Amino acid sequence: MNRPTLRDVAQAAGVHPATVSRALNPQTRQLVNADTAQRVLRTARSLGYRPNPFARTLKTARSATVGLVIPDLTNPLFPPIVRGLEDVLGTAGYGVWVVNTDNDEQREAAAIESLRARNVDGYVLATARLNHPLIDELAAENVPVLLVNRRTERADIPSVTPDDASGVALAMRHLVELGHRRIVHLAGPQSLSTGYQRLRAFRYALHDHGLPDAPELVVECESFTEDAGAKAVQRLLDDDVEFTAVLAGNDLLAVGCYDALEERGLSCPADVSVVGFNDTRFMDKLHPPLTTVRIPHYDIGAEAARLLLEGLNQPQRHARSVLLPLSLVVRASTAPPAPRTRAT
Amino acid sequence: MNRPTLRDVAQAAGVHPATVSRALNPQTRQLVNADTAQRVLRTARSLGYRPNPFARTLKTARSATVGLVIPDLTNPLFPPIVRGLEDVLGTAGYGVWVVNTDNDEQREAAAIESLRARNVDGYVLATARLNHPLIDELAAENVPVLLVNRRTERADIPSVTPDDASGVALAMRHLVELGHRRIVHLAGPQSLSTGYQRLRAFRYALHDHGLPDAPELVVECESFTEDAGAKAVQRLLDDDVEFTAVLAGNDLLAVGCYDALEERGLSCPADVSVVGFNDTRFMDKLHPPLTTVRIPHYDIGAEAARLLLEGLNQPQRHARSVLLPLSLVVRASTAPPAPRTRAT
DNA sequence: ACCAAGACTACAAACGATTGTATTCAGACG
DNA sequence: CGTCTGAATACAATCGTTTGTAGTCTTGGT
Repeated sequence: MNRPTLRDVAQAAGVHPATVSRALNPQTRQLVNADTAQRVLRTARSLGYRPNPFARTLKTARSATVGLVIPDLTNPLFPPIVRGLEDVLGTAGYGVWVVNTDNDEQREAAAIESLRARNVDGYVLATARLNHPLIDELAAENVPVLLVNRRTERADIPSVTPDDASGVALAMRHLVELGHRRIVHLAGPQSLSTGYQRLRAFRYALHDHGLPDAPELVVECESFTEDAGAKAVQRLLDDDVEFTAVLAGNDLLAVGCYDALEERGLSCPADVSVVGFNDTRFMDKLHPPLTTVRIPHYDIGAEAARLLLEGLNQPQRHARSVLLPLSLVVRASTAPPAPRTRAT
Repeated sequence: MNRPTLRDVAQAAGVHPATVSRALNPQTRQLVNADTAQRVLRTARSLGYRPNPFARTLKTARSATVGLVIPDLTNPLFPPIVRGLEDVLGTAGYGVWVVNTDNDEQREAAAIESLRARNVDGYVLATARLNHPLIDELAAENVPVLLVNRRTERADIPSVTPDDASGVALAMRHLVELGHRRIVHLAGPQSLSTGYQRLRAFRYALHDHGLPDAPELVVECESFTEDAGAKAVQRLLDDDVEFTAVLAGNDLLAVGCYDALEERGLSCPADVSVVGFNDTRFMDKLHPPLTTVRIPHYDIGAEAARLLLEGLNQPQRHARSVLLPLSLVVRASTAPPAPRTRAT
């Protein structure tokens, strides 16, 4: 009546459970007579046999399960990453536990602890903190660890990250070609790896184009939110900083920038060009549609899965990291600067 | 060296493993001497003991795990639902397996099969199909099943759904009070429960307000997408149907409507008022900001978790369903109709 | 001083798979 | 005809818990 077990199949097929186990496992099938194997396969199917993953894991000590740690699933960045990861890990027979940390140290510790309790075979860390003791702690457990969206100093930990630097370069080239010379960067929090990387890339780009690295052209926002973006631009305007273009650390900051501009009666792109980062959904429906750097989130997840699988299958393999190329989506928020700098 | 087991703790504490097991389980702790329990607790902690969930599940046949079936995590509807569910199930000690079906029958079957293989203790079904043999199949397995976002004829299956009917009523009342009499409904696919429910509610509202139920005022879109919404409105305009307001089946259709309106040189809300459904993120950044019906997605997930827990803890309990109230978020896409119907 | 009752704790059998080793058996060979 | 070999299968231990039952030891009542 209950779910059939290996012994049930064995009994029905008239063989020993061990034989059924080997017949059912493609790896060991050649150890059993071909006819017997066929018979076992058939009776297993006819009984509707499904192996009990818990018994198997108990015996083999591998759970066919990996843990994914993200700040917040509700952040539109992550769902595509999660899907990419699940899609490729799923076809490899792995399940994924997703835990949210809300960027809270306590919750993060609890989340990781829950993954440990569940005996995951590997970890994917997509939280934003730049450095973290947990990374070392996990790596010491001799379980594959993979970083997403950020890197660490430790070169032995593989990671998959968007190539923020070249994304910023793309955006800057676009603005410079349009004729902009005074470009503001709305930098994200410098404690977050994306915030940090993009600001650095911004400075490099300035240098590459022979533009001055004026300190007033960089505002560090305390968070990646619309509010922070709006406040930053308001401050810029209040301080009479001259600029004709804004490179926002991400789309949310760009949206905040839109708000501040509108509030001050400035028009985009006539007065100020704006470019975002991420190509979040609906950015093409903004007014004007936002020019932004697109990040292949799904591919990031998928690539992370592939790298993790490598680590799972051949633990001794040399750690490998990948950098994913980005592209610039030019829409209507960028245009040549007005002939004269706007009146202050 | 390896992760400590119950026997290790037992040995270290000088007691039998069974005693450790009972001491560690709050349910059975009173069976063991208080001092012994304390000692066991301490040595367990000092050894860093973590119970092996697989061994436990193998023995108890309960996996402390539930399966959540959704169409696509990438649809902004679902992340908050998932988080709501995970947050409350998580504190109750349950893990959640999330599987995506992409509204594909095959993938759905495979997804459910994978959940079965993992011995989940309960299912939450949030897929859109109106009726489904799987529902009966699962219910027959004597495992709690909970429906989210849709209901079925079977009254014995609990569900948590947004109160679409009253949401539609809210929106309609708003439009009617503004003075609109010819209101179009961009209906979603009638094979989806949300599409179906909202259209029905639309008709009721028409009746309640004494408005004629003119067939040309309802367009069924073949999917909940911007394209479909745009096409529907184009057709309406091509057919010279007169209307001053649009109630879209969801926000995406409303966005499509915006596109079509703009393309034809009509302005919202001056020429046509638009109201959406869901209050998807960034709907407040549209131009104009969209008036829409807000659905408490996170609460839906949380409530679903609570109901499922009830089913898990007391299987004989009578099935209970809940309907969550919605609210109307009035923004700038709705206004009184122009004095005269727009020229055709 | 003996016995019953209780309070603890130990024993041992599961749960359902995997896997190293032992067994069986048929055929080959000297 | 006995021995050996190798293929195929059976046996049995094991993974780490949980839990019914049996055992031990106090304690108190008579």
